[in-house]
Amino acid sequence: MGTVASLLAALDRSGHRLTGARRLVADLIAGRDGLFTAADLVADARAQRRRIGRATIFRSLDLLTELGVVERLDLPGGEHAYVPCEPVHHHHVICLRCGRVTEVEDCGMGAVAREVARRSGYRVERHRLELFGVCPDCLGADAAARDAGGSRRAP
Amino acid sequence: MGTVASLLAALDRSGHRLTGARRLVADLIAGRDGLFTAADLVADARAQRRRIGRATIFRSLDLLTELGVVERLDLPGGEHAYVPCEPVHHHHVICLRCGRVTEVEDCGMGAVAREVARRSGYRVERHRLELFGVCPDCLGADAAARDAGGSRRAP
DNA sequence: CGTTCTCTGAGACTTGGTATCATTTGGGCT
DNA sequence: AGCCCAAATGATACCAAGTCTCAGAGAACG
Repeated sequence: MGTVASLLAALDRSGHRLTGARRLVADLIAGRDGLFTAADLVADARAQRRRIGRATIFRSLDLLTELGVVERLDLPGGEHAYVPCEPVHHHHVICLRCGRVTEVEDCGMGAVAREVARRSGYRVERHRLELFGVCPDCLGADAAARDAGGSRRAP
Repeated sequence: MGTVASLLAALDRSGHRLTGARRLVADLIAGRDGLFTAADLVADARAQRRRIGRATIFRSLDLLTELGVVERLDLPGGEHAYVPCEPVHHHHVICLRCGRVTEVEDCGMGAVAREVARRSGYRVERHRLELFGVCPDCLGADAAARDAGGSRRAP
């Protein structure tokens, strides 16, 4: 799936203008793999000698977030990151080693939310679930390093 | 339960010094109800003519967070807030109207985390769940306003 | 091709938090 | 009671992320 295309399609569909700046942002996002920060995009643009205002990058990210094709998430350290994703309700598992992000669907969260509503008396309207751990690749690398008696990488 | 006492007890227990500044921070936190930001504490301290450095407030909050008696959470808008709480694993339901925060225990999240681990292949080490909605009081106020034919409040 | 209205870019500003470092102080020790 | 020193503080400077402003540019649409 061409991520650039899907990002631009979302913009088009929603009646927003397909401007040069937005194409560039979509391009930068597509050129990334997994998590990225707004600052990453700024740096990428600079590295590629493509001129774009910092404010515009933030604006575009806001917009894409609103459209649901990018999601903003809060890392445990308190930093913010963005990740491109499908515009349906889901959650993220984030690898604490390599920053890779995997989407997972509901997995029973609906039931949890209902249970919380029942116990607390709140009307629960939305929730945010983020899971952190170690992805299969990094787990594999760990195992390999252990087998080889190699030095362990800092997280 | 005296919140000041429990905050100070946590500090004492963990072998940290019971300094004037920390007592003050505990006091300010206890004087709040529910959510607060670091800036709130700074403002409160100023309002009470109690001198304390901004950096110290951040340091104290960090420390209390580490001890688990205060938790830092990310509001939907991206702002950070703190909330005093029990040092056991639990989650928060946050009222989008009045900012009230209620703690709820697990409610089946453990099972969800396991299911996510199974499906994704990640080793899930931690998770963050925040629920947002409307608390019973605000729901009641809504109902009352509706009965009286009052104007509806924006969400 | 011209009009219009959205969008952009540059830079100033705000907010939330951290780093530095000289000064103070809690509290264990005697 | 008083000494001592690591831990803690506060003032200030700094940094990063994000927002605001406003003049000018450029999509889209007729």
